Amino acid sequence: METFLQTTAALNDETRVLLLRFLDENGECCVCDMQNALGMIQSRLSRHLKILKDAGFLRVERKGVWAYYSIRSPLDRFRSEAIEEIRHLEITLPPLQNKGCKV
Amino acid sequence: METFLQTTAALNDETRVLLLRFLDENGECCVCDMQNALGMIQSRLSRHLKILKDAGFLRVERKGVWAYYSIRSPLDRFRSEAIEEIRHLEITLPPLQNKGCKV
DNA sequence: TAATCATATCAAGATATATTGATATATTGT
DNA sequence: ACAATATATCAATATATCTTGATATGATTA
Repeated sequence: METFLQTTAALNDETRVLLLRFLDENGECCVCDMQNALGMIQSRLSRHLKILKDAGFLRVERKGVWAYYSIRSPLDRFRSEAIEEIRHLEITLPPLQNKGCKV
Repeated sequence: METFLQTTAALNDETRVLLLRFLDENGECCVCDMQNALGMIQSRLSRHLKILKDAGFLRVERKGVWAYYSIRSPLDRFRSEAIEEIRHLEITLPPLQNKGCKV
């Protein structure tokens, strides 16, 4: 039950749905890439990425200073169905600009 | 987006997960059946049933004074996947006792 | 080692959601 | 019409979640 609620809680936020859609579209991104593209302040992003990671949606790979987030693979059935559902939402994604930071 | 968030919000509550599981197991029930079986006060039940109905999970049929709730059918892919996921959670369901009320 | 940059975490305030008891509505039986 | 029953809604309080700005951590570079 706890795991299920953690999963649905993670999905139940517009910011996080946008993040999932963005990573689904663009693949692996570091936090500052998303800061640039989505115009979010860093603490907010960091918080939501952690929630998505803890809920089993994302994996993180640290390379030096950078934290690269991507959608975990494979995902179990319910989570991948959620991603699929999000893929069909009408969301206008800002373009991923400069891979490489200096926010 | 709104619809998706309404769906995930509906799923993101232990009481409502229990209600979905209960209706999945027992089929159509009236509110007082659930009051009896689940030991919940009426206003609480009514509130959560409304949320589940508005989120597209339940249908209601009124017969006289009674409101019979059941899981909507057919459900779209994401919602039925959610029901399926809930079906596999370890939830101990109290037995449905007397069909017919007088709480 | 000091400065800088990327990321994470914390604290405070704002907003949303859940619970309960009280009240409202609507149907049935007398 | 009245009383009783089933359900829905409201108001108040409690709890959780989100946002922001500030601070902490930890890696890289000068």
